[in-house]
Order: sequence, then C-alpha cells, then structure tokens
Amino acid sequence: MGKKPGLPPGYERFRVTEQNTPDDTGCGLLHVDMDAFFAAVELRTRPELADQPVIVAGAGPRSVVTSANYPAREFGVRAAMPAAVARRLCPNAVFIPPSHGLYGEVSRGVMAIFRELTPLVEPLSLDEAFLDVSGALRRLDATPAQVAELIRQRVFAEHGITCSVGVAGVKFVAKLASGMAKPDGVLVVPTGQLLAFLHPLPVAALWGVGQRTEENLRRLGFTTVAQVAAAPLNRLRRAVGTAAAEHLHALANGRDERGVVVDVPDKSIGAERTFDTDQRDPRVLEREILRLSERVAATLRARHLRGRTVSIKVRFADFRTITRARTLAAATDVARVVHTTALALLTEAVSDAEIRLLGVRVEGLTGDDEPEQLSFEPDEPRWRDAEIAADVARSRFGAAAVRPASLLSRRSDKPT
DNA sequence: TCTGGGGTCCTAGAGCCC
DNA sequence: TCTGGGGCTCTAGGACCC
Repeated sequence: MGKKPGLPPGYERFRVTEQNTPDDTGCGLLHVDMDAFFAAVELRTRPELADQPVIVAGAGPRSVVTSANYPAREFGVRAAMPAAVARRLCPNAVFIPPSHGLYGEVSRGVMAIFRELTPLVEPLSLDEAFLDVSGALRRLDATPAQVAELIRQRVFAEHGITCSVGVAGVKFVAKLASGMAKPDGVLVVPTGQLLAFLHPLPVAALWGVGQRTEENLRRLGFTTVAQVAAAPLNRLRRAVGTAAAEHLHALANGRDERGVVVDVPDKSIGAERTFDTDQRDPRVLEREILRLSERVAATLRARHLRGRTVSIKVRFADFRTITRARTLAAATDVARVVHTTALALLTEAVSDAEIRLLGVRVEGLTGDDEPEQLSFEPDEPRWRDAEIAADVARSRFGAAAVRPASLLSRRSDKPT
C-alpha cells in the first residue's frame, strides 16, 4: 500500500486494453496488488463513501495513515503519514479505524483464488503476492495477461475490491509493473522490452532503494536506472556497500534470478507499542514489557516456533532508537523467559529516561518439534504448560480471559 | 508534518577459536 | 610463546519494505 502509482510518459504501450495487448510470451511471473486495500475493504460496507476521501488510521494521537482511497490521495494523503497531517491536508476526509481481523479474512479469500489457479503463490503481505503461472497456462488455456484479467475479475466478483497486476519475466519488474498499472489495471512488460522499460525510470524504482540510498546515489551522479546499469561496480560499492551494489547492478540490468517461494519461513516474531505520551515510570515500562512478551510468546506457540535470541527496542522521546539483544542457552516460547530476559535488557540499557516506544522481539527461530536443548531455567517446562493452558482458555473464552495479575488493574497507562 | 507496527537484510565491530 | 589472519557468532544499528 502507499506505492507511487501512475504511468510515466510513453509507458501506455505496456498497458493491457481492449485495443492493446503487449506480447506476454515468457512472462510467467505475476505480481498482484490490491488497490488501497484496507480502504477498499471498508468501502464494501459503506459504498456511499466511494467518491469521498476515506482514510484508514488508528485513533491515537500518534497514529499514522494505514490506507487512503484515491480521492484522499488527491489531497496528498499517503500511507505512513501521521494522521494529524492527513487531517490537516484533507479535513473533510472520513476517518475509519482499522479492522485488521477483517482484512486478514479478505486476504485469505483472495489468496485462495490465486492458489486455485497455481500452487506457486508467494504472499508478500495481506494485500499482495507473486504468482508463477508459467506451469499452469496450458491447463488454464490462457496467456499470462489473460490469467491476470481472470484474477482481477474473480477478486472483484467474489470480494468486491479491485486489484492491479504486473506481468513480466522477472519478479521485481512484475512488481514495478503492478505499481504502474494502478489503480485497477494490468501492465505487461514483454521480455524483449525489459531494458527499454527499466532504464528511463528513476533509481528509486529499484527494489531496495529508499530515501537514503537514493540520496547517496544522487550524490555520485546516478539518477536513472540506466546510469546504475552502466556504472562500474566499484563506484556503486562506494555509494551503497558491496551487497547492495551487486544487487542494484543486477536489477538495473534486468537480472533477477529469484523464483516464487511458496513457504518463506519466519525469521523473527515481535511486538511493539508506541505510548500515547512518553513514559518514564518504571512500573508502566515493566508492565508493557510483560504485555509485549506475552503477545510474542503466544504468537510463537500459535505458529509452533521457538526462538533463541530475545531483543528489545527502545525509542526515546527524541526519537533516538536503540536495540539490545541476548542469546539464551536454549530456544524458548515461554513468556516468562522472554519477559525476564527483556526486562533485564531494559534495566541494563535504560535508567530514568522518557520513552516513546518499547518493543520485544524473538529471533533465531526453530520449529517447536526440533530436539530441545536443556534450559538453564528449571521451572521453564511448568511455565510452558501453564501458558499453553492459558492459550486454550483464551481461545475458548476470549483474549481477556487469562492475563497476568499485573496486567489486570490500573488504567493509567491504557493497556490495549 | 512529525513520524505505527510488523518484518527482512546488511554492515561493522568485538570476541573467540583454530 | 607470541602474533596474524580467517572464519564464525553475537550484538547493535541502519535502511528498507508493506
């Protein structure tokens, strides 16, 4: 969401229309991206708002825009923009709080449509996925562009939202194309025109070039993809480091060997919270660390994972951010262990400072069926049993059914 | 304008082992 | 015994993505 839409001058020839069908031979990779996904899902039940600016954002004083429909974007509203700024830019917009459960539901339905067409589906987030349809064309009796159109028709018919599709022979070009096809369109980049498509674009079009890297590249005189493609690797390395230089050079020359990966394993599980107002009370901070540890451990158990490294993130009032990590003797999914470690890290790293955000993350994940190393915490198995029992109670009676005693009282820090 | 929350990947330094 | 270097792991921070 929040990608830069729009077609550069001269790129109409790549768009699929009734009059124009670019050659899609060998273009088996599709990138499908829902248009203004969260806002579009909300508009299904409030169609009378379709032509008005609609912004999905949390209600807190520090919330940001999660999604904005196209009328709102005309006022300059973008995803990740502070909600207060969005309100100033577009005072007449309708603000809707996000309903993440609903978006997950719609997302599962859409992904199911993709999987009916091809087993090679790689979801990137709730609202986008790569599909490799090259092996399914004969069975579907269709070209890649026709599969793209079929997907769009079915997603709209069954879920009432529009999506855009990029069709190409390599992944990142398909992704670029879907962004340019927005809203509600299909773009095909014929294999023979890959470089003609890529080279006029600004460097920021390349996957992995954000604000900082763009600025570094610009300082060295690189503003277009063509310039990066022609650059000596050594000069690029100076701008962006070894790995990024090789990566960008390959992409700029249209090389992207990555295939569609169906099962991308989780590398870490985390949770974080920005306080409505900065906090320095140790009791508030300790309770938040406990709450976050509980959430992270519950997610680990739900996904049958354990992790060996516990890390915390602390963002101070001045936005300076630090992280601290500790690797345990054995992988864990027990909140008690995550909490004890995270709290120790917090106590060592911070004393008496105004804190804006706290986060807890567990990394170095393995499956919970892998052979267990003995923990140094003798009570860990008992804590684990107790937490699993609490998981069961929560699944039956709701999330509030079982909570640590220290999370039950006091509304002063407004637990969420 | 003033910056959420969930992630991944890369770099660089320190410490350790061989 | 001392030293250097390579490889590995851990840690911290930064950039990026949606």
